[in-house]
Amino acid sequence: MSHVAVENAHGLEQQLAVLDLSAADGQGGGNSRRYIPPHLRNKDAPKNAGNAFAAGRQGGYTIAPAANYGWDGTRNNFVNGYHDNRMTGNSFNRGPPRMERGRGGVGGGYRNNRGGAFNPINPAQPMGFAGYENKDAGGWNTAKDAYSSFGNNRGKSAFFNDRGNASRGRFEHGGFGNGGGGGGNSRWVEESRDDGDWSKPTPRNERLEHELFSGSNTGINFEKYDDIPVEATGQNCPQHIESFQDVDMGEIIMGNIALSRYTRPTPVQKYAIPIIKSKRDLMACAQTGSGKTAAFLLPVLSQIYTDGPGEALNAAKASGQENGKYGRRKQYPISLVLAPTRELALQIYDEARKFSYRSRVRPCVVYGGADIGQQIRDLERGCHLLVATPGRLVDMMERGKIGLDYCNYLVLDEADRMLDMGFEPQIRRIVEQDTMPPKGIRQTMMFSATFPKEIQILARDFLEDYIFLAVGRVGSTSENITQKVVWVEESDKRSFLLDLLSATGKDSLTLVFVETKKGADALEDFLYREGYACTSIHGDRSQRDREEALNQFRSGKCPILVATAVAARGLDISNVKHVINFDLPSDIEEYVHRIGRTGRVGNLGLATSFFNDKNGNITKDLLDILVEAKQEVPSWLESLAYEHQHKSSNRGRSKRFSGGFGARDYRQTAAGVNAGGFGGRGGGRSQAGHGGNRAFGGGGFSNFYTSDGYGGNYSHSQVDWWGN
DNA sequence: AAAAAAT
Repeated sequence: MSHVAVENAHGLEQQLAVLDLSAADGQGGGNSRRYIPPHLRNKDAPKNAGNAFAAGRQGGYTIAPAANYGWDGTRNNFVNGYHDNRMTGNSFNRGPPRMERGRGGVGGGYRNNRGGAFNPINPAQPMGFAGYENKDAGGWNTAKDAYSSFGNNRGKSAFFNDRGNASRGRFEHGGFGNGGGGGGNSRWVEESRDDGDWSKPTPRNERLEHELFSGSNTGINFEKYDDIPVEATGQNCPQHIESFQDVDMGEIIMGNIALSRYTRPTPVQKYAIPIIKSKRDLMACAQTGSGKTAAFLLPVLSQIYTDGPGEALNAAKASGQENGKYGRRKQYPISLVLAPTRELALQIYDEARKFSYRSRVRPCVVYGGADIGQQIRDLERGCHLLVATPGRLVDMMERGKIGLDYCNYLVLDEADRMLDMGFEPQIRRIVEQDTMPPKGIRQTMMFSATFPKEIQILARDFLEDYIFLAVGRVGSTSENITQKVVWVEESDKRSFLLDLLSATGKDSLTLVFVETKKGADALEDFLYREGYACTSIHGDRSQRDREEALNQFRSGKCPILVATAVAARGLDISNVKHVINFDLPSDIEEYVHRIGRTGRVGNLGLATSFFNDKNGNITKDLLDILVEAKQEVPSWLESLAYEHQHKSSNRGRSKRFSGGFGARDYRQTAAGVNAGGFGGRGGGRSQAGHGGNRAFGGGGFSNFYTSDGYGGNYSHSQVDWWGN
């Protein structure tokens, strides 16, 4: 045991050397290392990747000074599609979220700050505001005309200027997390907003503009991005773009792209935008953090701006006639985005608000755990783009609040996750058993990190003549995350954690994963008593508290977040410097998702995992991951994996070696699906004839979308965290 | 036996 402790101390030094704790800007990145996709690593890894990454790990990360991140416009280093991490106003009217959990007042000001006053100007943002002084230079040149001609003619400027006002945020939007800052639109402009030219920008609103776009962006290594392989297959696949200017998305979108300071499309955007713009269905294998959200929001919104509300407007008018004004009853969104978790839905909604700024499109979000009455009232103010979790949407449909009759754009985000969570019946209910236009009429886009058989079937059922897009991983197990595994006994975990935390800079965000909800509460309490500004997120906390916790974490007010699996996937929190697996998961997929919370979009990150006897089940898979990502492998882990493999029977061996193929094995391709008799387009016209099988059939991507989609052949261990 | 999600 004492021997182990010494090793740990040494490991800690290494970790701290790796993590540049003195970085004051809180932004990772700044390196120029090339991302080498797994299938290329063996070939030129020594030359391009191995040395560079090894050197990086030993020598510590180089974090560029803030000036290099382009706030001054000198560098084009901004992430496209990256989530806006502003501190939203959600905390308003919520009260101190955790006081009821019986905590003492120890630990100083952090607790008192929780649930603090709403501030529409986002004071928590570390960045300056300089970029906005000159914002009309950023693509809105023509919009000025629109402002004077449209806004003033209608005499609505007072109302527009009122959008995003703090009191409105409170009374109309508080409570279900739409950012609290006005939701972009107010009921007073509702009757006019649907009329007129949807392709022309509505007047500016500086307050709202500030609220939407002042969130900190994050540095990105475009060199790394450029190496991310993308492969598009399908009939008549549109040419990909290299710049946002290559495709005409209209002045509203271009203006918002400029305000978001997106300079170059990410790989998934380069391909998805022209595909969606040319009205094709899409099945994209890509992970969050790849700029996926913007990849579908930009073209979909652009299309809505071009086409206008169409039938949906008349339907909304008709449905509201009894009230003497339209838009009051049933809403007919033009676009629907389904997401698996509430937080993810919110995140997408926040992006949608940005890209619908100065447009007539009103985005809404509905999800469980929040007051449905408030959500209904928000819907009634108009809803053209709806982001939803499936359960709550079905509820809304059954209450007659939402009609999908005119939903021309359907997006399923994180489709694999939604199926994992058992949402398939609700999804089919929404898509197939209601009034949504059939495939071929509507445009459907599916996104999924993996492409198992269930997703293939869903794609067959929901998509028409689709393009298949395979996007290589951005982060996950790749070399931009330094993975450390340290042996820590259960009884030593807390003190070891304190050691790690005490050496971590106050500005660095640290995400600590535990396996149980109880464990999350206990650990948060412990850290709190130790004086750390921390919060927690798990499924037993109220939705309000979950969002609050996430905001506290994002904003840096509570730079330590203790989380269960709820936070493992999809959540896009920039600047997470360190992910700590206080408890390792039993499932390697879960591990990959967790560590993927750091090292986002080309940034560098650190993941530390506490390993002990209880984690035998994950030994082999973990070892494989470390090796694949060219990480340092502790010798004890190696021998443990060896022992484990030679233990009795199947213990610790993955299903794939024990006959567990079946549903999870999807080396079967999009082409294979069609060729295998699922062909949505009839008979032999499979995508295989167009190279569809290249994505999987032994080509460069075979490694990306195997049974788990994380670039390896690992799969579930049979023994879980509880030793069953 | 965990977690997530409509109530």
